[in-house]
Amino acid sequence: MEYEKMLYQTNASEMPHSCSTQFKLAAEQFPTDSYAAYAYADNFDLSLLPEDAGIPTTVYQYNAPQIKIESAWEIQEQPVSTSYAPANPCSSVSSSGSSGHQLIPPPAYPHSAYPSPQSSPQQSEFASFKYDCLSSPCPSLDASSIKQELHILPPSPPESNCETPSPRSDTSSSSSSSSSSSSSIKAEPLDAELENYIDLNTLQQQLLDIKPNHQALRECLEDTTFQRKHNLKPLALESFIGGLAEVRGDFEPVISLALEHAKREADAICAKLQISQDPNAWTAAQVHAWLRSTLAQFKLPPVDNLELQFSEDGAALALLSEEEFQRRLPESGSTLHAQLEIWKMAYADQLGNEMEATAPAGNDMLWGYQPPNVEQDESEDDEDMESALPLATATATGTGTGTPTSTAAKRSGGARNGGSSHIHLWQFLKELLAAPQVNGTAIRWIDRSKGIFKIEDSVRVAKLWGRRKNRPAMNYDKLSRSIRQYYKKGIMKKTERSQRLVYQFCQPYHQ
DNA sequence: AATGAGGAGGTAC
DNA sequence: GTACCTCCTCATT
Repeated sequence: MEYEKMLYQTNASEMPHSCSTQFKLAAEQFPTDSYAAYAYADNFDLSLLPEDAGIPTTVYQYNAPQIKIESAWEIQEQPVSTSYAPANPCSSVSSSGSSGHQLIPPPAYPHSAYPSPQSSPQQSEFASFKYDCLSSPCPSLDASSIKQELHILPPSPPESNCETPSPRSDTSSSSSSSSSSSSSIKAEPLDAELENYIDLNTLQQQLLDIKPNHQALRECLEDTTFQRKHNLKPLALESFIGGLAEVRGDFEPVISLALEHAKREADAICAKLQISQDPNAWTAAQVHAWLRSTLAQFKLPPVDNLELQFSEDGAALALLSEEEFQRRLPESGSTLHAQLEIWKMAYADQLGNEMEATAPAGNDMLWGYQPPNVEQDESEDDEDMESALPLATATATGTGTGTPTSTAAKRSGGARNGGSSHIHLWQFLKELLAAPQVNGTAIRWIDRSKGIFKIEDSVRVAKLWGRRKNRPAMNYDKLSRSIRQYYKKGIMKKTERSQRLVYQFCQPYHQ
């Protein structure tokens, strides 16, 4: 659905909070140039755009009317997704009071995610076409093409919300919303009326006379009138989740840079406060020192009775939910929680890197990451890792052939010769849930206040659990069996309305 | 086919 | 004894 590119969401609470902070951190590296900050977060480096039609111009060919529709619409859409980007792309999160909407910075543009790998060649072509028109004097861009381009702009767009069929829809079966525009394309020649009020020469000159700092593009992208004009509605987050997983890879550079920034910042604060980089290691007094430091850092109002509000040590603090932070400190709780998440991630990342340096197996960035068993170290590929292990082989081939005793003997002589973690499964799942930026594609909260979560990628979660426990043959079947054992123990329960891969912590376990 | 549910026997601590 | 792990069968989606 083309409109999924309109990267808005309505439910700000679903957006991993610390993710927003990460983008804030990323954007801070360009404090003087709002557009550059956004472009950076977007992984969209304007400086890389060629001045002289370096982008292959052959990608744009004016062939079919429906293609022109697409081009026209995409030109309109582009300012939509960026026009809402404030100087700090994350500030829209905190300033949700304006409309309750927030912007998810679009992924790397355009090739890896825009268009998606499933995109048609035409889609890719027209992503490039936009560059051609806006950033370089494209040979194919002449006055007539601009006239045609302007001409086919729909007089009024379809109702602009995420449910609206894409303008890319086949015109032969187009919905009522697009039929009018397609018919106008087919039927109407260039009409003089349009030319009367559009000075094409001026427009062409404006497009061609691109300043080195891409002034025209900036102005175009900073134009916020489009959203108001067409009453654009945001995209519901639920419909975006799938796409988020697809584009996740494009956020990685941003996340990595933000993590780097956070780590440097944390280093300095740790030195200053004489505290560990690991929040779990903090004493209650160190928690208070960190809270005060963070309040000051973000210019938040000081809290007089901080010691009374937060009696937890670092490990307990790390388990507090954002809601609990907000309940205790309505003004600053959310920021403090987000910042703590950043610190946890930064520490986990550092820990993971250290582990990787000594035992390079896998790259799962995970809080509490444990070095894999020696038997796993030889392979970087999960599938190879499993198939190479005696236990996995026995498990895969031994169905119905071995007695429990014999299989147990194989097991005891197989993979489990190292010290496995003592962590409980429910604790592990909470750890994954606590780092949505890292594991959000594998497991996420559905309703954090109720302790309801969903395993989005059962295979991945099972693999992570298997690694953590040094059980390379772990799979979701076994993991879910363990989860079901929690039903009897009162640690987890089924949700009221049973859903696949959705579980719920019982009350004492999700707070 | 994937997942859910639960019984049963096993190991590690 | 606890906390899984593993294998299994059957039901459901």
